[in-house]
Amino acid sequence: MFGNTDASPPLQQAPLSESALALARAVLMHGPISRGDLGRRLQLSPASLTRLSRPFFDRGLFVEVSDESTTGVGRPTRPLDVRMDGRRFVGIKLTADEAFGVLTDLRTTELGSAERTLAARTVDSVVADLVALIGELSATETVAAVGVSVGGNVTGARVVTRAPFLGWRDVNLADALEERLGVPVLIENDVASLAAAEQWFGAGRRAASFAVLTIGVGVGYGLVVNDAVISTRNSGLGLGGHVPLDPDGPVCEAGHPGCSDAMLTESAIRSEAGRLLGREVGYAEALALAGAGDPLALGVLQASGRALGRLVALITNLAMVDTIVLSGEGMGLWNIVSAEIVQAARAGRDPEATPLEISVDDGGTSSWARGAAAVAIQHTLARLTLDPDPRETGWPRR
Amino acid sequence: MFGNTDASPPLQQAPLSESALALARAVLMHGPISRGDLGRRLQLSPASLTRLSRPFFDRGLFVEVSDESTTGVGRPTRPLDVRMDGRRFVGIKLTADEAFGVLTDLRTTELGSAERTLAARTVDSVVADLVALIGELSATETVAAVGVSVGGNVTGARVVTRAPFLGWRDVNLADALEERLGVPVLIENDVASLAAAEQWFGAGRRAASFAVLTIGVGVGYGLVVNDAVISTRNSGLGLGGHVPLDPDGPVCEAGHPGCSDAMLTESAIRSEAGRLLGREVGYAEALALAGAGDPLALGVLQASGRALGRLVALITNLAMVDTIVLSGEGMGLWNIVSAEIVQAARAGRDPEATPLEISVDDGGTSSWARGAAAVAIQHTLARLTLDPDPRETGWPRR
DNA sequence: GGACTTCTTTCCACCAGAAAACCAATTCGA
DNA sequence: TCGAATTGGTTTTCTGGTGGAAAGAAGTCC
Repeated sequence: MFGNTDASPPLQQAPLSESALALARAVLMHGPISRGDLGRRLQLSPASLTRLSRPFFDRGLFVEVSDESTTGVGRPTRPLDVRMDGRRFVGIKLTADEAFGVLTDLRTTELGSAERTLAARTVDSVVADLVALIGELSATETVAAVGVSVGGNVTGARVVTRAPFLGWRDVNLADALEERLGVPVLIENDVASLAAAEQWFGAGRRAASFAVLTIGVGVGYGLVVNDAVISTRNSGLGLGGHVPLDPDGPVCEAGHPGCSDAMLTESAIRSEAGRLLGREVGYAEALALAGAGDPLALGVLQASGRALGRLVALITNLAMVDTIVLSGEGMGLWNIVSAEIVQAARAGRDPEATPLEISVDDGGTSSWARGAAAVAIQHTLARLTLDPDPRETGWPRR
Repeated sequence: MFGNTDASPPLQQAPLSESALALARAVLMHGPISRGDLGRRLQLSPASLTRLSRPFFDRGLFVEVSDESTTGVGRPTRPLDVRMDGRRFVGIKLTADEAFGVLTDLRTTELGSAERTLAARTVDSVVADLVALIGELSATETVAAVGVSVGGNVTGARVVTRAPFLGWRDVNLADALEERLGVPVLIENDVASLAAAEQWFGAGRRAASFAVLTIGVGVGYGLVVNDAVISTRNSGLGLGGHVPLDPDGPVCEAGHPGCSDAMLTESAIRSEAGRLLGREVGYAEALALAGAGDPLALGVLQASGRALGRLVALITNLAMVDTIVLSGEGMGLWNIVSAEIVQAARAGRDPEATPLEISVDDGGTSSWARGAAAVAIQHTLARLTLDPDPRETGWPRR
């Protein structure tokens, strides 16, 4: 009749209404929260809130917590919260050499972790490694969903269309893993995953728009605008890389002098510090030397910090955000040269601009894996059904 | 009771429902369009479409046009369109020295234009000039609303909080003009206005996310993401300015070597061409010389074009858009060095990225003023009421 | 203990949207 | 030339989500 001329499947499950989904999301994101606050936040009447939240209570997904803090007059609030027991997720960060996984609850709290060196980079081998890793993490728990984040291009949360680190093209990793695991699997770009995690459970909770910048092996960049993670077909291409930052800086392998890759990545800092010190230096060692006051190492990191600050200014100007989350394994930099970073970032912004909010997530590899778990959680929530049948678990049926 | 604890005004008029507004917007943006297409675009059933569009027909706001083009089998479509007669808008671009205004219809088609040199920059004097300009433009027509765009910071579409070109701070220009004109007046930042116009009536109609970059007296930057014009408190600060683009370029007045202001603005090109040619050169003259093959002038413009291309690449990477609209009085550059611009933009993007779509709006000052008109149109539409009273005009009452 | 305040639920009317049946206007084919 | 097929649009009827009013609940304050 209308728009259904192309044979559409017969609508498997009654999904959550839009408001019900927003309610679940708000309770999950904003911890114990009273119905009044929820109403203001979601623009819903108290009547609607009662109606919408009842099915969640019936299914045991929400609990009321007693609120000790409010001391004012009037009836005390009974804040809502999600029940954190029983539902577990696995998030995995897949890199060129290893897979790092965490077991989390509904809010990406890390309950356990494990890692595994990849035996090879073929799809079959990686799938086997991932299955083993997930088995190890979920030995004692039942896992509701698994998220895997990769540096590269992903479409439909299922297919790795391009992953240069692994040399993959158009690999349907989700199908391969689901077949072996019997649990929903979501694949997502690593920075997009991290952005999703920051948006729901991290620094992004307070800001509708923010950017995520990671440094480590490469420079990663993600963007959230108006509460939506921006996910384009270019997301996996390393858009934060090769941004010119320092005309006098070293040259990256692509020939750009002083670009973000040449100034910020671990290998760039290692090679620059090694060049000045006249010997091979590890990244952690370079940081330690600088922290101990070695002038050469410190100079390298300070130049790096200034470049990072300039990049932060560029991003906040051009993406029109005033909050930025810095993360990644290379963010140990922050502890040593935060002053240079902040100063360069300020210098690159208009003095009349709103104050810049820099949030540093020093979780390193763990943050990446938690990002993957966040993707799994978000997907699970979106697929949630609330049939009145009391025998059901309230979680998606497969 | 709910969210209304802060005394809110008693809700003056029943506004359009969200779907009705979306319908009006879609018909306005996408010209004559059949109900079927509208249903697909707005995700509405044909039944809803019939119900929603009836009041618009009753009020004479929509017309059905006979469609000659469709030749297929079945009943021919009767596309909907807005009636273009009778409703007129004025858009004004206010600069440091003059006000340029256009009279437009509902789709910002330019029906007339006028300009006026500002007698002085005091608020009273500028208001008087604007009133005279609007009077000149609307001599034979009744104007539904007036939009004014200024380079600077504007809040609430009414108050100019900061306009360095005019030396203004916290000037309620909307109130001042409405008092004199008796017609709704909207004030908006110039780039935001231009972005709004491109979104509804220009290159942005096809893209949900795009950037707007203008060069002229300064470098202007605006962003539309997911169909929303991004408007932060920093929008009026010239976020596209002072972006480092060429380490060997000339130095701007703020001391940045080769920044966007030093490479792209009219004064920058004039001074650089003047320096090389050894005499004063106007902007148009510099362009003409380059167009005629003068190697020195051409060199200046080519450097400028390469810088512009680099800026385009930076913007599309960091704002995650693949469409960009180039506009402003200085875009005559495009006709001479488009090759350099495109090449530099391509070089700054990942070779695997989606193809970049550059749209050049060479309307110059006229585009600015039409942007202001677009703001007035959008506001008028948002305030539209459709009371069943047949005596009403269907346009907002004041 | 009662007045007051605030949070939450119950009840009810309302409205937007959809399904299905129906009407309308054209092309195609015999 | 006239019906069948096809596509576009409308009317009717139904349903589910929504918010307002008022009642109920659970505290504090005097």
